[in-house]
Amino acid sequence: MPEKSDLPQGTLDLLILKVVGLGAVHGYAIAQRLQQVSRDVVQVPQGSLYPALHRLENRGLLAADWKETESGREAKFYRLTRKGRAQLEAETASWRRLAGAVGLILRMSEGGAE
Amino acid sequence: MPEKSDLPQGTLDLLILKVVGLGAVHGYAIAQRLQQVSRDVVQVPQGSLYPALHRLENRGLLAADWKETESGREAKFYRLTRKGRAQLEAETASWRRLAGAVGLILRMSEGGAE
DNA sequence: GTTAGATATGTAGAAGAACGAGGTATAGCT
DNA sequence: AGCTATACCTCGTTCTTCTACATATCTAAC
Repeated sequence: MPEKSDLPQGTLDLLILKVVGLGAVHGYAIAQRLQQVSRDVVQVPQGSLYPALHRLENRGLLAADWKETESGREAKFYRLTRKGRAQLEAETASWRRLAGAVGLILRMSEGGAE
Repeated sequence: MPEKSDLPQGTLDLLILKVVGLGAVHGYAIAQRLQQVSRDVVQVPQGSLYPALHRLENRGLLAADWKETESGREAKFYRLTRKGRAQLEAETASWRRLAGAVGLILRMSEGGAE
């Protein structure tokens, strides 16, 4: 049973942008996809998901249209705006830079500073 | 000029625990060390640093004594408690799990779901 | 001698994110 | 009729982080 890992602040936005960047999807599917791909490491509660989507939409990074799902239900499909795609690239680079730095620090040993 | 990367929530605690785990240090030196090792990617403002240290001390993860610096000034030297060392290990594992998952997601491509 | 910068610590207030708990509604299965 | 999965949403709490401010000492330049 994998323990749930709370996402650090800001990371959720990046992951959402990434998934939406692969093709229009609705919110519920985004959460499912993140959970699948991460093998249950990333689990997005709805109380985090929907506020994040509205946030990104308000910032002009996502746009949405109501469409029908394959199963016949109405759902709000999100897609990246041009601004959103730029933001995705910036945040991806930023994440890699940061993750690299944290990795460096975690690999530090007593003699590592000099 | 490397752009400042705000640390995601929770990460600062991990990095502080890591540095303190290498040997007793005072707060100001922790920030310097993080900046050096990360090549300026991680920059810790004092308004984040000291509250974090007090938080960790209150949670029983760090303990502190006033001592003299090499340069002759009084400073508060922190060290890991047993609880703090356990926490460091747990958070390190948690970070690796999370960073791995985010990496997986960021490497996703259109066909990556099946 | 005094001004500036680095060292070293701290607080206050605001902004923002994440989460749990709650609510609505439809579709399909038994 | 009841249960589960799908699909959307909001409210209030909690926690972290950051900007700005405030203090004090030591060293070096001028």
